[in-house]
Amino acid sequence: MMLSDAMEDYLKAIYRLQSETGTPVSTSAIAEEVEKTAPTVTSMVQNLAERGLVEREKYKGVELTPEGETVALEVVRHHRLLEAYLTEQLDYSWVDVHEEADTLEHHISEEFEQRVAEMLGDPDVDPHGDPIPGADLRPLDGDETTPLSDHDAGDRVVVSRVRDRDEAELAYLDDAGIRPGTVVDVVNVAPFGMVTVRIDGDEQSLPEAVARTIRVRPARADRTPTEGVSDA
Amino acid sequence: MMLSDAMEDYLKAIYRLQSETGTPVSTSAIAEEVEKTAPTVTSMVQNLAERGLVEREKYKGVELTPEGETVALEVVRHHRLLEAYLTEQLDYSWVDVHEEADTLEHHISEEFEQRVAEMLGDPDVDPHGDPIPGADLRPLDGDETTPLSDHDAGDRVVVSRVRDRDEAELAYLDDAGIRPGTVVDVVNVAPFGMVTVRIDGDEQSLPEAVARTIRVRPARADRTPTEGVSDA
DNA sequence: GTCGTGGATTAGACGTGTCTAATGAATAAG
DNA sequence: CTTATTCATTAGACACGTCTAATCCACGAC
Repeated sequence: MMLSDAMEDYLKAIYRLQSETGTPVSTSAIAEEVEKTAPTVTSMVQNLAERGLVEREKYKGVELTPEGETVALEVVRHHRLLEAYLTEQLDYSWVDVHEEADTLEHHISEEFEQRVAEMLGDPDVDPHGDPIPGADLRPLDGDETTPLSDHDAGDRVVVSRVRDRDEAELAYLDDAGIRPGTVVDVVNVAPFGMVTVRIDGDEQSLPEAVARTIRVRPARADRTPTEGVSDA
Repeated sequence: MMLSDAMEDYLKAIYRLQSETGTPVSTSAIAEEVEKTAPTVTSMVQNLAERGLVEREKYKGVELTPEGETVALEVVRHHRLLEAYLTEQLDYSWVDVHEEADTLEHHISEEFEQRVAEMLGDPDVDPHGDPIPGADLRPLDGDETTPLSDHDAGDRVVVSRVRDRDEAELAYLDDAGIRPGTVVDVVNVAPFGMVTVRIDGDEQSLPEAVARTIRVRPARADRTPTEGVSDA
């Protein structure tokens, strides 16, 4: 199937939103993600539905079909492989690979994808810690990580992934020494929206908004973090 | 100036045709080069003229302005750097880099271009022997090479460049051991459209149509090839 | 010089992706 | 249960790049 760049972008957006929330995705959420107006999204979504890439219930929301998910996974694979490649082979900083990958992801051939993957030894994660879908495009496993902001004082965690889309935020984290693999001790979760942590013996405070975008896993297997949503 | 991929393709096409012939370029020539219909070309050319990228005389032909040439040179630089990069760093064969480069040339950033150029040590030519415009995008020097088919029996020449656009032809040349740098002795130019050459002691015959796409320079400075067009 | 032919342009249409303005549905508040 | 608000959709327009069909210009043959 021949898809436009725009369509791939919408599918990627829906994929991301759907992964985050686990529920059908609203028109306005997509609109925000792709930076287009709501009517534009409606008409694109209709188009995607006609092609069998999404399932849509009017006035409710939209979900990817398996075919749609496969396309999204392909785009995500391209994106993350490119981020890894640009960082490792072309000396890009992890702070600014995102933009370049966002364009190129739509324009590389199957062959390019394969060669890059091979060159990198089929990596599992990109420089921000995000998992790279395999060449088979099987859906990714559920996310085991939790937001740093959901943890309590005393927890020791390992940074698993950080959000790749905001350059300023990435630059901030880079400066703070926070990247995938960094061990973080939660010192204090203050009520005023700051989280104090110790990294490498060094204490520092992060805005809660930032802490929320840092996904972590327990540093020791016997410690489980508090879940943000107490579930049903 | 924000140009579409399509516009860049037209400018590149005009650049190539203009370099080959040295004269204004016809609508039909462009149409063939970009594989679009003549009316499509007319309307695109009007558009380019409005933007000051080409000079146009209705019913006559079109030429690049200096600005248009600069854009074309940028695209060509991207294309040829990419061909060099894909060949050297990603193990592509020179036979099939062209297609990948043709797409990517429109989508790499200035930063990408710089890093690739640096990684390769600012190469002067791509894998097919075509000159790579410098970062300053100064017009390329005039072409000193001559078609192999313009030479006579007894001439010893060095292959300078081969046409990069026809994969079948490239595969053929690759198989024949003909690439930039190959030393070729012209054995015989038969009237029936075949050119016999000796390469590495090995004699073989090439169709004249192919020999015409192989650009060569004299192997010794004191020997000048016969010019195809006896000029005015 | 006239005319015919071939190439170029204009006319008019279409698909895609986008927008703003107007309308319609779902839902939360009372 | 009604209504107000919010969010989604429909209506209609536009830019862009493309096409086919119709018309127009230039130039070589006579």
